[in-house]
Amino acid sequence: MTDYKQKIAAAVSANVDMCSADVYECIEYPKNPEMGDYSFPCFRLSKTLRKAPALIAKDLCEKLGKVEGFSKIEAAGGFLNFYLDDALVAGEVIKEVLFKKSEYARSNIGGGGTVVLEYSSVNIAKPFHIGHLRSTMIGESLKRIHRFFGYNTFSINYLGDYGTQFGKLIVAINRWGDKAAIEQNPVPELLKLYVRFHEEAEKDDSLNDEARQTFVRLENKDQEVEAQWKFCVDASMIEFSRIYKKLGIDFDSYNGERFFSDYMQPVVDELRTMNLLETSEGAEIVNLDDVGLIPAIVQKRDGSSIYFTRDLASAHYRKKNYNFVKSIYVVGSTQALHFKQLFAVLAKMGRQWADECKHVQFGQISIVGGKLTTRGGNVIFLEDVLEAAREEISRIIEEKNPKLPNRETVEKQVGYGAVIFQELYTSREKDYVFEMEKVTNFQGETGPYVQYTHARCCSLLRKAEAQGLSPSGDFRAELLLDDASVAIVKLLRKFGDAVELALKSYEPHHVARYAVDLAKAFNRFYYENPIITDDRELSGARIALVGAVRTVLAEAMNLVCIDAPSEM
RNA sequence: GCGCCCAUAGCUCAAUUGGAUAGAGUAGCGGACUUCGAAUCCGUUGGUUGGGGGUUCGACUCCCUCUGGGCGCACCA
Repeated sequence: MTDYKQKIAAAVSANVDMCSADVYECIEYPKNPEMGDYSFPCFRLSKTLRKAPALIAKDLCEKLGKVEGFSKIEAAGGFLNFYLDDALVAGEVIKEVLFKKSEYARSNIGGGGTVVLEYSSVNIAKPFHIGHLRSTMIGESLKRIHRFFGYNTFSINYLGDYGTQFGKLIVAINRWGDKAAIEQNPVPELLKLYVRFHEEAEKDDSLNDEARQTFVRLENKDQEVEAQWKFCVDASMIEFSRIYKKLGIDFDSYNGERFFSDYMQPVVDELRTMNLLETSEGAEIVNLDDVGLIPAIVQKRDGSSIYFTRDLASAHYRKKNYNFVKSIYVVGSTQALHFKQLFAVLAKMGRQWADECKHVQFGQISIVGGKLTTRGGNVIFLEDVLEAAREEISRIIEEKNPKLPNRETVEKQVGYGAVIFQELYTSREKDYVFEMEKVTNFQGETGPYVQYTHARCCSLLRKAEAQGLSPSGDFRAELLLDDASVAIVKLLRKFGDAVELALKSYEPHHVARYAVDLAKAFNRFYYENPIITDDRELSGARIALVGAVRTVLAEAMNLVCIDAPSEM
């Protein structure tokens, strides 16, 4: 596809004292379409040229005259606005989408470099609740977005499968557990036992000692305890796998903390050799005063390990085994200090790749009753949310399209998609309060809206096909000059930019919003224009446009992890 | 006490990372189905971007300060 920015940069730089690359960087998209498709702000030039920006724009406009590919160039205040030749662009863009299909707008800026993404990271023996959805979906979407740009990806579910709480859990199983009940309903039963442990430990502190000893046995790979640990992991994973399947996600690795506990020692040894370790209040720490952080604990007073050390080990393991160009941690903002410390220690160890590590943080999720507390029982299970949305979709399908083929599949695609989409529709960092009504309301800016639009495109394409008409690059673009068509074409051109913005800011919501914008533009076009008409040429042009919209919508939906059913 | 994050229309959120008249959805009101899917579309009401200073051609965006909320401050993860 023609790079029109390049054309502008070349033309402008020939007339002012700026190199083409600098001009290229300055070019922006006016938000109001009446101001053209590209804009070059002249304010910066006013210092060197000692002229008013508006005057510079005016002079430049005259000097440029006509530039190929643009129908009009206009000076407006200090801006020089460029208007694309709509018919030319429509022909070019639609042909490109139809030809490249799901490859459209992709590029290879990643060059095959590996990006490691850690996300979801659920805790064994604890429920998968609504609070885990953000990490899970942001991580998965970022994975797909990186692939879009030619990165290789490696996704890790860094399971919370280690630590003193497993000592507590195993003690509770031994004392009060009912094996059959646990096998029947693993996570809720284990959670009950965990809660009970804390209640009983209030009265009897010796339970805590017993738990600590049990964890030490686990660290020492005591076979009996290890078997119980494994039982908890396996039972929990059955439940988690079911949920990941509903979300359409799988991971390249489920190596959790337990796995990396075997890799800690060499790192600790190296810290010691490098004289980076200090003893403070009985613990082994890395002092981080020089970077304005509190010390990082590497070894506890009692000599046992801590999660910081395991994270340190896992970072090394990942660099060594996957040789990443980027390592992304999708973890809540409550861990911000932890990751600052982690990256700071890596830097102190002379790891240049420390700045290839990135903490992608997000705000806290709470529910109406306040904070999410698994132990306190103030929790909403993710699966309940997914199913509630699916049931609501089922009700709507019953009402609108009861004869829908593959109905059960579609209910899942749309219901689960609604939950996923609303999570990825807003920026990461704000806290938010989860409400069930939000995910069972499907009007307006929602996943089902985008899916509905896609299904509508598919329906049109089926109807056209029945008349021997299918999207083809052989159409007359000058028939697509009505406002709605032009607006769609402009959006189709910007797809790559939207995804790239998401990549650079680690914000999938840019893609989700793009999908809604495109759907909105299409629905307006649909309302204003009969697509399949007696006029064969006109129909051909419009069907080409519909085909292009369908393709890009489907790809955008894929990037934000929702399915694109062809009927709903 | 120190540090990080957040504050935009009644509500939920955007704003091309410093650009032009701050935009959507939702709620309210008024319209559009004998025609390709009304889970749709069109119109309309709604703003001192928490307050105050500063930086500059230009600030929701950057700096300072105050207010209000969230989180974190070594042996839990």
